[in-house]
Amino acid sequence: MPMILQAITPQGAARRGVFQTPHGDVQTPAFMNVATCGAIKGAVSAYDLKEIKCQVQLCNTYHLHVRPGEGLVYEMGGLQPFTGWDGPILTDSGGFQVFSLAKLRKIREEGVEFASHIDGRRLFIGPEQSMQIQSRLGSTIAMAFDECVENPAEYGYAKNSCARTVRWLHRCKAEMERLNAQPGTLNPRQLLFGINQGCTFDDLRVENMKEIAELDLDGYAIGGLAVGEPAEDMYRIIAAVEPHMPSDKPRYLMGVGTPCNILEAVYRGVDLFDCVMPTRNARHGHIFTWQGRRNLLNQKYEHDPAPLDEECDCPVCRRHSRAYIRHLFKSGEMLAMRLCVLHNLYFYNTLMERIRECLEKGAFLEFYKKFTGILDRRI
RNA sequence: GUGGAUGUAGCUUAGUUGGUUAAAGCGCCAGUUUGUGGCACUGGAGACCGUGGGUUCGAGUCCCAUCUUCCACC
Repeated sequence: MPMILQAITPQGAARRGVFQTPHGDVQTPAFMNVATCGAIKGAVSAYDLKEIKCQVQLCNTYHLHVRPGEGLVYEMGGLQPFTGWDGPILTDSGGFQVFSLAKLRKIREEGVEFASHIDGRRLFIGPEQSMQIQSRLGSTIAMAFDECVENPAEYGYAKNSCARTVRWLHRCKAEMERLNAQPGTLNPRQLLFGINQGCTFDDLRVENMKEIAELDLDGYAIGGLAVGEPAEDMYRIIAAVEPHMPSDKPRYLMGVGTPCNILEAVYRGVDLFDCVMPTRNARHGHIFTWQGRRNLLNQKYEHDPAPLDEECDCPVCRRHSRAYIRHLFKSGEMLAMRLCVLHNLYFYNTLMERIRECLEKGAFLEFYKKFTGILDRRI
């Protein structure tokens, strides 16, 4: 049983837990730091990760398959020796990339055919291929291969897609069991998470969740959210689905989100998150703080000697001023991105740490009420 | 000294045989970013077209003068 719940107090549906994996424990709720191609963008190295309180890295099956190929990663002993990070790694299945970056794509029962974003060559990924790639990458947690339906979607299409994703999930499970039992496998205890779909239709979501819960997977994700629908829809769906998610397994809300999105989702019982926002925004000079979000490139910071966030004790805030980092951006220095990425990830990981502390003390609701709304506002 | 070029937004330039509110890139200012195609995307401000005259219904565009910068020659 991967999940042990420690302290359950009536704080919404929020949970404080420990997610046990073959590569170490994850204290939940947790944020997974996105390292798509095996590295966090912004020149962040494996030796920076402890300092920014990273617990789990997320790498991407599709990207690593295209370059350098899972064969090379396998040859190097798997993602952990290859990247120099020995903690847990979750690999996304490639299903989302089909949705987000493949222009020419053909979805069939066997899988998806689409063009590579690097050289345009035809690629095919189905449930079995995705599991095989993830097995050879040697990640701690593999994600099921799913279809992420765009929003808004027709009810009929969503229903059919959902049913197909469930059929794919059965194939993923069977293939992962087969791969885990094979002699040369890097991680014989590789975990598999299923993904809930159903667009914004509550009945499809609930029906789908009940169905996949029976497969007794290692964890369950809610996918297909934060793709353009109003935040209220997202919160409503989480609340509708959550009662049907196994309470002893980790729950992962994929691709979410802003600090307030995370608070709302923790309140509704989610344990794991990942999002590109802290890193991508950092690369564009946009930083997260305990007072709200700042655009560091704004002229008002030109002469500002304060750290990025006065309430932050990350390595960047302990040493550098807004004026200096803004100058680095204006000069096109790559250090600008690195410093902002380090700060933003530290902020996200610290947010999760404070959430955990509050859950333990039974003070989560207070924390939630104090910060919800504040953290997302622009300052 | 003579001859020839040059002058348009902060910078680099485009502006057809003179014809509505002078265009672009960069820079500047602001906004966007949710299971990541790594310096992105969207929008905005900003020019009495070196200066002074003239021709014309009308001049960035033609004429004269003057100044700036550059080149060649004596």
